Amino acid sequence: MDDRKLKILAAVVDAYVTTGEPVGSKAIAALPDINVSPATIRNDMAVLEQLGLLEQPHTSAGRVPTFQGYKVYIDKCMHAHTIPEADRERLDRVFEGTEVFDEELLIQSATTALAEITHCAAVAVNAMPQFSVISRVEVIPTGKRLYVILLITSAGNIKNKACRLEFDLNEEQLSFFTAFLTEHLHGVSLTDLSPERMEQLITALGTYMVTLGPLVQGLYELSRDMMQQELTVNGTRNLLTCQELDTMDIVQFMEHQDVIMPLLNDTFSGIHVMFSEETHQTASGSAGQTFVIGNSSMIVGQYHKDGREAGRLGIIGPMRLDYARVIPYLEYITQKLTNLISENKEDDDI
Amino acid sequence: MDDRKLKILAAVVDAYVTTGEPVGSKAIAALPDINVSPATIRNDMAVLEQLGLLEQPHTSAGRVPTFQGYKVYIDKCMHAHTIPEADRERLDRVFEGTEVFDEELLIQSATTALAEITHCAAVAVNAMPQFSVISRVEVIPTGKRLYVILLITSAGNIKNKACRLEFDLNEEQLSFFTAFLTEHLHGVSLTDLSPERMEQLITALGTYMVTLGPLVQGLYELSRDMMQQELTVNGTRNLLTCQELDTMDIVQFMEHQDVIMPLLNDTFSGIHVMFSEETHQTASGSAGQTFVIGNSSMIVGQYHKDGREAGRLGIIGPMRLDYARVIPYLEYITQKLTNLISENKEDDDI
DNA sequence: TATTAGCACTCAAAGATCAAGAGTGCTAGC
DNA sequence: GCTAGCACTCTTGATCTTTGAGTGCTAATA
Repeated sequence: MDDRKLKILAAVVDAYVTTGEPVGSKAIAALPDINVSPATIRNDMAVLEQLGLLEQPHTSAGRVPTFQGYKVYIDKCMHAHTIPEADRERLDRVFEGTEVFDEELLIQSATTALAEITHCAAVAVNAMPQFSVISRVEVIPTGKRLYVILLITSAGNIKNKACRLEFDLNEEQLSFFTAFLTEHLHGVSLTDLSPERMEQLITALGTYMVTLGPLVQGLYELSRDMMQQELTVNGTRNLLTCQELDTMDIVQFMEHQDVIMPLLNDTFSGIHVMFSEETHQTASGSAGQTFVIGNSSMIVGQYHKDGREAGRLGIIGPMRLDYARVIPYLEYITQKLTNLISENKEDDDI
Repeated sequence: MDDRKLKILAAVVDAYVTTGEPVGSKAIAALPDINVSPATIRNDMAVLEQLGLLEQPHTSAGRVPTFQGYKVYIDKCMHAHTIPEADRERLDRVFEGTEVFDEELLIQSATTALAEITHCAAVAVNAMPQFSVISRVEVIPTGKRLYVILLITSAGNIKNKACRLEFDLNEEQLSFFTAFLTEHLHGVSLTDLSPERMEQLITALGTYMVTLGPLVQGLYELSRDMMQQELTVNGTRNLLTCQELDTMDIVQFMEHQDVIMPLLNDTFSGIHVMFSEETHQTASGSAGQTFVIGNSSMIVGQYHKDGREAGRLGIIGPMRLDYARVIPYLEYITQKLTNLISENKEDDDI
């Protein structure tokens, strides 16, 4: 791959990204650091088209990058912009006034800011909470045969669930059960709470089996619930202003945001760009997976807590996206998140 | 208002609702139970237009109902359809397998079904929980200086909130505080938890004031949180298939669903239809309020628990909506919800 | 007096035609 | 290996015409 051809590819992408129009040889020849004639550029562009990096909407139009074109551009010839001072200051203020232990709020702030500043949708998932262990279980009576199970993990996650029993429990039964749960579940990892384990637990209840069974079942459901990764999405409406995205697709996505989970959870590290046009091999299986919004792309990065991946942050936008502008924002904010939550941890350990 | 004119109005609405095209005099004259000539119908339609019930998109087009036209139609000359057997059976199965005490899930099921069957968006709010009183408050330590406040109301609502303190509490302080809260707050209505009352509470803490103040503050925020009505919205994407609704409006609504709260909370009882074109006087003030989605309408009904309004269910669709078909569904499902949750209560009282 | 047939008029929607302009591929020359 | 020139293609937008549905009005009719 010629050096000049890469330069031309970069020029096409840059021009197309800003104008939205197919870009012709003349426009590129006019650029200051291109010193060849339109005809030469036309020849090179024909080659780039052969390689599948560019394409023509129709015979007498300029060229448009394909998703492979964008890939090569991002890998080989993109010049990342530096973040303007004003934006940097703004991003520095995003987490002000937010309690560092409130991860949900941090993520909300981060995605909102990212969405506003990039004019795209911003998404986030926390990492699979596979290292969480149960730190506390409470059963609290709240009404006729109605009980609340409260589950707290070492990571500070809290969830509750109401549960109706066949009979009311007396004081003794309740304290027995609470002690029983603490004994058997304290320090146990959420991932270890298999249905089999719950069965064992129920049989271990002995005579209380029938009475308390539903509570154990409820507890199991609660633990499943806690293992769900939390998906945060913000600014989807920004996508509507892109004409190249289909409104129906966007709304479909709004109603079923979960579909991007497998893509977000794909195995990779560092900044990663994926396109709706390409078929992804998910880590979990060989089955291909395609994102619902046609002509879109997603840029994903990780944030860490004390060196361990704590979650991922992503930007969803049109394929025709100013990657050179947008990627630095994502890098900056993931780094900031990492610093924030990791620093906090150290602070705690003192 | 002539009897025949009402008949013609009904015919225009019915035809327009199904075809989506402005309806002309000839089409109406062709209907079996209309026995006058097109010319006569034209004269009547001119009168209906004068009354503001019909309008012409342009001079040489048929007539289209105005929102006043729909209002009169619904009040005076609509023939409500009967629900087809298949749909009735389907609605009867909607709540199967759902715990009756899980109101959130019931509402989810109801709105989802309603949205699917009407091809509109379905919304729900619970009634203001102004009669809820605090039945239980717990403070649970979950980590370094980190505490969870758990609040449970008589209505069975449960919420928790994490709270970070300056210092750690010892056993004694914790049990003191729990006892203190139970003493001062058990049986207290959420609406009575004014900031002033919280102030009193904090001063009553005496020497603990500084240490425990943040927890009281957290509790207050939690109570505010609980008084929020829960809004449920489902099937908004159905609205996108209506060309007469603006996509931007719909997405705006998706991102800020709260805007319909005041409309849903408007004072009325029974089935009520409102149009985005009319300006509503909200109960709370004289200020007018207009719904964001242009050319839309909302049909709202109530469901009850033991004779007291427990919440509202609504359908949002285009103004051009088959009211005769859709309203019976809303009536049926609110009735069903009422029976379900009220019956459950009786069952409890046995 | 209420209804109806007839007729001229209006207007949106859908095609048809045309010119302009941008961009290409190809060829021949530098 | 690069470039100027040229014929060719194809979209875009404007203009014009036709078509047809529907109306309002007037005069005739029951």
